Amino acid sequence: MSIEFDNNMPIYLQIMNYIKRQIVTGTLKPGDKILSVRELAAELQINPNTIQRTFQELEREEIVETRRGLGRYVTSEESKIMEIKKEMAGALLDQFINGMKELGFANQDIVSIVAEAVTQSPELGQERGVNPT
Amino acid sequence: MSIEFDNNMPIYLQIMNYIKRQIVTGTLKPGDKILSVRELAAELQINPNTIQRTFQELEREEIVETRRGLGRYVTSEESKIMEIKKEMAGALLDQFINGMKELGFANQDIVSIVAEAVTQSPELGQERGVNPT
DNA sequence: CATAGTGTACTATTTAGCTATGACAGTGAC
DNA sequence: GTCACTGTCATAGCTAAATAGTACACTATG
Repeated sequence: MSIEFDNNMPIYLQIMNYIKRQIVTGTLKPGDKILSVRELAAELQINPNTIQRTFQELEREEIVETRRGLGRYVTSEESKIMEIKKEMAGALLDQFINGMKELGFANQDIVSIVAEAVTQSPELGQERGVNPT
Repeated sequence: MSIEFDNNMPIYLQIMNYIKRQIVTGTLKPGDKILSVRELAAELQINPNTIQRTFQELEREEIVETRRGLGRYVTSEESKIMEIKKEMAGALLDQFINGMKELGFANQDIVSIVAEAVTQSPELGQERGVNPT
């Protein structure tokens, strides 16, 4: 329902990722109506202008569609959604791998660390059937 | 010699990580003298005030020590350096694992993806003998 | 038609980050 | 002492991000 904001990154970008995550995981489905600018602003306690900027960026990336006077909707193109998911996962992966290498970790170290971290953490909000590639 | 700056994150934080990485990987060794405010400002094409802020933060984290009139030096406490390394690696790991789970990936997926990514990438600037835990 | 909800636009203000510039103080070498 | 380096401080200005508030245009409903 709310977001923990990181002060070192623009809010509108963090909300963008928040929405993208909802779309990618199926919380928001293709064609679904999105909360209005004013609704989301109220829910997240953020100024409507900031939400408006968030949505403009999402529309520029063709993730949402705007119907003036009606509202905004998640794109119906599932291929676009999969593309976004791959982008986001790829960005996370690159950041992690490159970061670990910059810290001096060897390839095998990295795999081991991930494997260990994963065995110690429970399968959280696993939604069977929504898991993609 | 230079940094690719991310516009969505304060420069002084990025330079902090840049210095920390050099210390953690041994490029800068315990007790080493660090580039002066003006030197680093010139090298990175950044205003000296911004570098000054970077160093103040690093000193606050007890990673560097200042001797007025002389310059700044990497802390001699190797335990502190190891601590920083663990912090940075842990932050990277958390961000990655949590991010992937938020995207809907299962634990085993995450491990597989990392394993595959790592096999496809060469062992870059591996510095044998500097690899810690 | 009027209404309520939608997206959109505009101006003004505040704040953090960064820059530009100058000045002062401590240290070691000459 | 002088010089050249160091860290430090202070002032001013610019920009992007975010806020606050108002207003306008479009759409469906009744």
